[in-house]
Amino acid sequence: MTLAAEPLFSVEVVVLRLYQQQLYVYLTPQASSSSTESIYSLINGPIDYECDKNIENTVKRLIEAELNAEASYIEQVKTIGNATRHPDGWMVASVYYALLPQLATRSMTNWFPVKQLDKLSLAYDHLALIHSSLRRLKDKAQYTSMPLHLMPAEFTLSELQRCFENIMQSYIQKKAFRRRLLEAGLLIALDRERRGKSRPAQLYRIKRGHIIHHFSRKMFGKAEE
Amino acid sequence: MTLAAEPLFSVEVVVLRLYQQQLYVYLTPQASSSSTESIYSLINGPIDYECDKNIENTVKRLIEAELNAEASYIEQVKTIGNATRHPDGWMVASVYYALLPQLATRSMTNWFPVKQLDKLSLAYDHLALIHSSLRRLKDKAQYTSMPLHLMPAEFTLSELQRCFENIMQSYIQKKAFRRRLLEAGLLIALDRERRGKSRPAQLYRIKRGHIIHHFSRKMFGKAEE
DNA sequence: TGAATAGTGTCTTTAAGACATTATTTA
DNA sequence: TAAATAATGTCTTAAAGACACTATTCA
Repeated sequence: MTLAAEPLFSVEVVVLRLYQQQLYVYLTPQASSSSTESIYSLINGPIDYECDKNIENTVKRLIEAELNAEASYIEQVKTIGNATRHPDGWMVASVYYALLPQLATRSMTNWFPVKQLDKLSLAYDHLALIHSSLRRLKDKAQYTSMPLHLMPAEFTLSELQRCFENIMQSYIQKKAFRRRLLEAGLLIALDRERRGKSRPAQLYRIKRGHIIHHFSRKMFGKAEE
Repeated sequence: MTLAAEPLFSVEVVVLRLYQQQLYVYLTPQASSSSTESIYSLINGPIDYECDKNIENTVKRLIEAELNAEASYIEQVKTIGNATRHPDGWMVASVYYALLPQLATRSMTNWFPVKQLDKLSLAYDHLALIHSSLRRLKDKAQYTSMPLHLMPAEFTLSELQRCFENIMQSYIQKKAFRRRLLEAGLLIALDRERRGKSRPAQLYRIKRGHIIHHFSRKMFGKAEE
C-alpha cells in the first residue's frame, strides 16, 4: 500500500481471529525496499468521502476489500495524532479492532499469532496500535462477554474458556467461568456434543441478540497461563 | 467561532465542572443570526500543526485559550465522522471531555447545568456529543474514582458522594460509598473539619498520585436521585 | 430540646475463588 | 484399566446492599 493522497487522516484496523486456539492478527507485507525482511502493516486507508457514510463504513469497506469477510464486532480504540508517528509529519489515525468469527476453512496467509509479534518488523507505530487494541480487548474480557464474537457457530465451554484465557493471558477457574457464562443466559445448549479423545463435551451456540453482556464484577484469573 | 479553514478535522471539548453540587458544562454562544435565541457551541477548533505536538495538546490549548484554566483530567470519548453531522459535508471530530477541579472563585458565565441542556439550542450534534461524554463519565463513576477530579482541594465524604450521585443520576447508600472510598486508600483525612448547620464533617484531600482507582465491582445506586 | 447532618454497626446478599470429586469417553 | 477431559458440589471469601442506630453540632 502506498501513501494516500490525503495524508492527514487514516483509519487503521487491527483484525483479529482465532486459529487453533490462538489469537491471530492480519498484517500485509509492504513493498519491501530491497531488504531481506518484509515490513508488515495493518489494514488501513483514508476515508472515501464518496462512498463511506461514516468512519465505521470505512472500516467495514477496508475489511471487506482486503479479507472478503465481515467482522462480527468492531470497536474504536482511540484516535491518535502527532508529528512523530509518521515520517511525513502530522498524521491522525483512528484505530479500530475487529473480531472475526472463527470459520473452519479460510486461508491463513498474512495472519500472525499475536504472541509472536516481536519477531516481525511493523510499519510506523503499528505495533503500539496492536498492543492498544489487545489491551482494550483484554480489559473487556474481564467484565464483558465480548470474546464470544471470536467463536464459531458452535463451540464447547472449554473452547470458550480457552478463548478468554488467550485474550486475558491468564488461567481462569473452570467452575467460576462456567457459572458466570451459563448464568448470564447468553448461550443455548444444542442437542449435540463435540467428541474427541475423552469425554464428549456439550455444544453451545449464542442466543440471538445476546452476545454482549456486562458483568457486575471483574473476573481475574491468575497470571500468565 | 467561525468555521476553520481546514474543515476536515476538529477537536471538540466537553468541559465539565461542579458548582453548588451540580454539574455544569461550558458553552459559548455563537454569533446569533438575528434571532432572539443564541446557539451554543462546545469549545472546539482545528489542530494547530505548528504548535500542537499531539491531539491532547490541542485540547489543552483550547481549554487554556477559552477558560484560562487547566483540566485535572482529559479523556478522549470517541471520534465521529460522517457526511450528516455538519452542513458543510464530511467532517471528522475527536470528542474529549475535561474535568476541572472545583475552585471557589471563578466566573460562571457561559457555564450551564447539564440537567437543563434541553432548554438550550446547541450547534450541530453538540448535544449528542455532550450526552456521549456524560454517559462515559457515568459509566466510569460506577467502577472508578474518576469523579475525584472534579473536587476541590479539600472536601467531605458527603460532598464527594453528592458528586458521584450527580454524575450517576442515582442515590447511593452512604455506608457502602464510604467503605468503598476509604478502603481504596485514596484519601487522607485532614486535621480539620467543615462546619455547617449541623455536626461538623471530616475534611479529606486526595493522596498524591492516587486519584484513579479501578474497583473490582460496580457500584449501582438506585434510580433517579 | 429538636432538626439536621455526620458517621458507625451489623446482618444480608451476590457472585467469584478454591479445589476436590464425579462422569464419560478413548486407547 | 488408565489417561484425558467434561462437568459438578460445596465451602470460602470479598465486597456491595440494606437499614437501623449513635454522635455532634446549631438554632
